Amino acid sequence: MDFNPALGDVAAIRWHGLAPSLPMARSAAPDTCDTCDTCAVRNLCLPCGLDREGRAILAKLLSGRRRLRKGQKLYREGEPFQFLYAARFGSFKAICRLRDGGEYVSAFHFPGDLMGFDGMADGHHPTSVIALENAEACPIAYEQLMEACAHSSPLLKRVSRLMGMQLVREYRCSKMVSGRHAEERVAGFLLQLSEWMKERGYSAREFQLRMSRADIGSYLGTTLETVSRSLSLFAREGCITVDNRRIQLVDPERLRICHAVRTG
Amino acid sequence: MDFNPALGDVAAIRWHGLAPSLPMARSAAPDTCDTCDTCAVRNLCLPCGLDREGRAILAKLLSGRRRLRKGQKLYREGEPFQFLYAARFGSFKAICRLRDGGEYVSAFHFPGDLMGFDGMADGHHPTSVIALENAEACPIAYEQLMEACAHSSPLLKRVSRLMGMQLVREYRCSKMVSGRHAEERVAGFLLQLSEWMKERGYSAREFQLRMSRADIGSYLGTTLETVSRSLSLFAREGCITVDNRRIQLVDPERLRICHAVRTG
DNA sequence: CGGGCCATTGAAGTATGTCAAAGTTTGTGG
DNA sequence: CCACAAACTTTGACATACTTCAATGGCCCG
Repeated sequence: MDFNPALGDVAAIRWHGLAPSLPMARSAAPDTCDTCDTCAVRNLCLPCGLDREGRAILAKLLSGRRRLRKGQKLYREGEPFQFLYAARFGSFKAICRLRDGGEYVSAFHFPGDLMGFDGMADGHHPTSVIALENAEACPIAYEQLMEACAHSSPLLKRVSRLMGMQLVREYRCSKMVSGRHAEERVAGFLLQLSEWMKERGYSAREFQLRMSRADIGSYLGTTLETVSRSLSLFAREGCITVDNRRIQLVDPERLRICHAVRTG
Repeated sequence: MDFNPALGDVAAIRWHGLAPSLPMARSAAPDTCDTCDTCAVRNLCLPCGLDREGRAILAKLLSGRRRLRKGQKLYREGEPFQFLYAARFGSFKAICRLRDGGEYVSAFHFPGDLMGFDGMADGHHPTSVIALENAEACPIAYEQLMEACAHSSPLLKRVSRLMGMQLVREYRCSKMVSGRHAEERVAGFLLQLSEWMKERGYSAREFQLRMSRADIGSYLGTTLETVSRSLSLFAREGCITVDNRRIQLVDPERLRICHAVRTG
C-alpha cells in the first residue's frame, strides 16, 4: 500500500475554500505553527504536564496537521500503523467492520484525545476513524515518538498515562453497556458526553450531538429506534429537552438515577 | 492503605502444603529462579523477542512470584497501581463493580498475559483480578519497568506492543458482543478460548472451562441460563460436546458459522 | 426548491431475562 | 473415606424489553 496516512486523500485538504496546503509541510505563518502552545486543548492532550524540554522534544515530532471534512476518514481499517493522531478540533468516530459486512461504532473521539493506539498490537489499524464534522488532527510519527520516549522519561510517562486512559475508557464503555437496559445506557451516554464537554470547557448542561442516533445505538449495542424512544421518554419525564441533535440536561441528577437503577 | 500488593494475603502464600516463602524474596534454588528462561510461556510474555541484554534488564525487574489459590485476589479494585503482573500459570478473571453493587467480568487472563495495565491511567486499579484456579503471577514493578524502558528501546517496544494487544483484546471482546445474539456470543467465546489454548500449546479442540457459566454470561453480557442453553443447543446440533466444564469442539467450522451468521 | 438522510412513533413478533425446581458436582469436616 | 452442604448446571414456563418492519414528517445540503 503506497498510501501515506499523514497525507490522506487530496480531497481532504481542500476544505472550505482554503488553499490546498500539504499538511506535512511546515506552515509558513509562525502563529499557526506546529507547536502545541497555541492549541485550545493542550491541557488535555500530550503536552499536558510536560516541562519545557519535554515540549521541545514533542514539537520536533509534530509536522503539520490533517484537516478533514465531515465523513472523511483519518485512517482506514487495515492500514499500516505509522501515526498516532491528536484530535485538535471536531469530533470523530471509530468503526469496526464485522465479518458479515456490518459495522459498529467502537468509540467516539473529541479534541485532546489521542487516536490510533489500536494499531500498536500488530502494526495495522483494526478500525477506521471518520470525522463526524469538519475536524483537524495532528499526526505523530509513532516510531519517532517511541524513540523520543526512550530519551525523555516524562514524555514516556505521559504517553503511558494516555494509553492507560484509552484502556480505561474502553472499560467504562463496557461498564455502561454491560447488563444494563437500553434506557440506562442512553442515560449513561448523555452523562458521559456531558463530562467530555465539561472537560473541554463547553457547557455540561447543553450540547449538540455530533453523531446520528444510529451511531449512538451502534455504540451502545442497541438500535436507533430504541435510542430515539429513550430520548423521547427522558424528554417526556422532564429530565432533558431534545431538539433534534441539540440536547439540554434539565435534571442531570434524575438522569443519573435512570442510569444507575431501573425506573419503574 | 498499607497493603503490599506484591505480598498479598499471607493465606495466599501457604498453598498445597508448600512451606510459606515470601514471594518478594529471591528464591534460593537456582532452577526456580526469577529469570524468565525456564518459564513455559516466555514466548508469549514480556521477554519474547528481546535480545540477551533486554532480558538481562528484565531479569533485574523481577522479584519473586505471587502464588494464589482459587478465589484469591491478585489485586483489588481501588488499590494503588504499583505492579504489572505476568500470568505464569493458572487463569484469572478481572471483575468490575457497578454502582448498584453488582459486578461484571471484564476480562479473562491466561498464562503469558500481562495484567494490571488498567491502573496506568490514574494510579489506581479500576478492577479486581481473581484466580480461577491455583495460579501464579510475576509482579513487575511499574516504575522500574518504565525506568528500564527509558534505557532499552527494544523493551519499550515490547511493552508498548503488549499494551496494544490488551487494547485490541478489549476491541475484540466488544466486537464479539456488539449487536450479536446470545448464541453467536457463546460460539465466539468458545472459538476465542480455543485460540487462546492453541497459542499456549494446548489442544484447540478440547479444553476445560475454568470459569462458571455465570462468569461467561457476565463477560458476554447475558445470563448464565442463556449460556447454558446455548451450549446445550450446540451440543444437540453436534457442533460440540459438553461434559460439565469439559468442552470438545467437534465441528469448529459450523460453530464459526453460528458465530458469524444467525442460524435459522 | 427538491431529494436524501435522519428522526419519530406505532404495531407486532421474538429473543432473552426472570423465576423456579431438580439434578449434579465440588468441597468440607467428621 | 464417607456424608453432608454449598455451589453450580440444566431445563421448563412465563413475562417483557427490545428488535424489526413500516409509515410519516423534519432537516439539511446541493
